[in-house]
Amino acid sequence: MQGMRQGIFEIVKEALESARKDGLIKTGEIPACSVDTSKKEEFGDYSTNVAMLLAPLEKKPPRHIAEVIKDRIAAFPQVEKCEVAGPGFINIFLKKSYWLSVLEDIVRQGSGFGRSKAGEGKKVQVEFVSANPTGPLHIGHGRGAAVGDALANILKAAGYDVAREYYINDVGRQMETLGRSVFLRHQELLGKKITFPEDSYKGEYIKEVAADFISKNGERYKEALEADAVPVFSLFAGGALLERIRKDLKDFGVEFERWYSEKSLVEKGLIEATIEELKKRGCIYEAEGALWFKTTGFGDDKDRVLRKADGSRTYFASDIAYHREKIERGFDTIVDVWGADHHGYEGRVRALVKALGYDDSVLKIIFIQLVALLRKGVPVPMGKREGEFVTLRQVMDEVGVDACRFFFLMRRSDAHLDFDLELAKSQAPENPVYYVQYCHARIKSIIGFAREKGAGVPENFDSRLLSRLDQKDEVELIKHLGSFGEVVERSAIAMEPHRVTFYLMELAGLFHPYYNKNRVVTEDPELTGARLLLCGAVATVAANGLKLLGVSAPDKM
RNA sequence: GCGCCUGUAGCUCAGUGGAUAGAGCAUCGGCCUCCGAAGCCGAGGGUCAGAGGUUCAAAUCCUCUCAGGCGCGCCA
Repeated sequence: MQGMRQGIFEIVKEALESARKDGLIKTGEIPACSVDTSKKEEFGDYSTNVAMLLAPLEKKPPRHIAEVIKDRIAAFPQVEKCEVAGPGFINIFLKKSYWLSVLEDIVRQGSGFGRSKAGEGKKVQVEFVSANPTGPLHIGHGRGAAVGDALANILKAAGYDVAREYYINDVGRQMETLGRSVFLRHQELLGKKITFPEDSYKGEYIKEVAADFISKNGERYKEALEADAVPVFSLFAGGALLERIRKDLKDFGVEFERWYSEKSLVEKGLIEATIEELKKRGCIYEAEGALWFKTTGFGDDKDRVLRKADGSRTYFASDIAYHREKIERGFDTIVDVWGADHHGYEGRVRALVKALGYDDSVLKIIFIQLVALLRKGVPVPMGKREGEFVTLRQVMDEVGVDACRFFFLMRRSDAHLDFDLELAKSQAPENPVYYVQYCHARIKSIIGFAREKGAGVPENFDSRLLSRLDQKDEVELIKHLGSFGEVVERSAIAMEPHRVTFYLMELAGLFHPYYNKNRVVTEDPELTGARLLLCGAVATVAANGLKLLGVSAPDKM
């Protein structure tokens, strides 16, 4: 079934059309009106503001127009009644049978419920994490991973053709620094006295990689010249750390379609090719010994250097080649998930897209605000330079993947996130992860209990059975279940995964009170069947939603 | 100084231009002989940072001010 709200929108549209045919409305174009689920019961199931928007065009009072449309809406078979209220809202009340068909839909579609074709198969690439292989992933990368992965899931569910990609910065000075750091540590481990330069990586993991190197290569490089050794150690360390990153992400539940190496860009000559193209377009000039990209011609604050006076390329030079390559691979939209500290970078990348002659709306950048890690409300110190950062591995080992991902998805991406370790791993009521999972487990348990009593979830949907679900809270639950697909769609379009998280917390927030008030398994087989059907649908939607977030839906906890 | 983000209940945060602004936590008071108490019920708590403006209608859009965060390299 198409989204319910969409269905209502069609009804409103047809009602307007018919009013127009009868000469009661002159405006041909229907204004961009809203059709919303009503906030209050007395306002019906759905409300539209179309009459208020039409009023100035028709030069008639909104309530007058509403009256004209009202009866035409009420004439539709799904509609119970229709009222005009307040300044000119049209409140639509639907027949109960309409909601029951939603329930049937959920049971029939099962794990497919919530999927749609809204994205029309458009190709979207989501590039996220893309941390340099110079150290383990930290907590901030974790948030980016959770958001990027959930976003990809949601886009896919909404009918987009999605590819996840990780861009590996595997060349450049930082890789040299990494190589040198490991080389020096390895010499130290072999008994040489070493002084470490200021800019070297000092984390414990450097020693681990150095030890690993020794176990594989012995002492061959103990006396090697730094210039000879660094490339060898860079390659080794980069590979080892990338493996570690892959493993961390896999254990975190994230898998990429493609890992794109910056080195491969260099080897394929794509950087030079991109510069050539920009040259042809007149966007490149030389000054003070450096090669510049005139990004200011496309809205950037200042022009950017691509090749420094010393002949080496900037990071941005790789980036223009990579983004050009991504667009040319034929994606309708490319999404970059970046740490919020990179927002200064947006202007120059947009400039590139425009300079290449594309509409920069193909590029969507999602900024991930950094995570403040707390323990019982006290900040945990972070900072990669000091080598005392908290890794994603530590956090997911301590609090578990489910809680970790859920917490990362509880906030808008660009909002600050306080991540309290003690709260995340506590099984206390104040931990919201369990609220949703518990809802699922509880239902599974109820269904198990019912089965022991000889009652199963009914297979057929005869209307008599379903008509037993006539309480307010039951209709309310069904209504909420029915909006799941819409939430997924909107979450996809807005690229805001947290909407799904909130939806699930709301769903659990409707189910728990319902469960507490109503007994599911009773002596009345028909009522039992109907309620089991409802509960089953709640469990299905909860599971489908959690799946989008990459959080498990356990049968038992 | 310039740019981006943020400012909503004691705290952490939701809130596609719509009707009386919501939730969780915290606080206080209740609920397990009965399908999972990781749950439920109830109570209190608000100048939506402030000032203008647009609109029939603004937490939401525009301008300015204030406060916090981040960014402004031939670093990555």
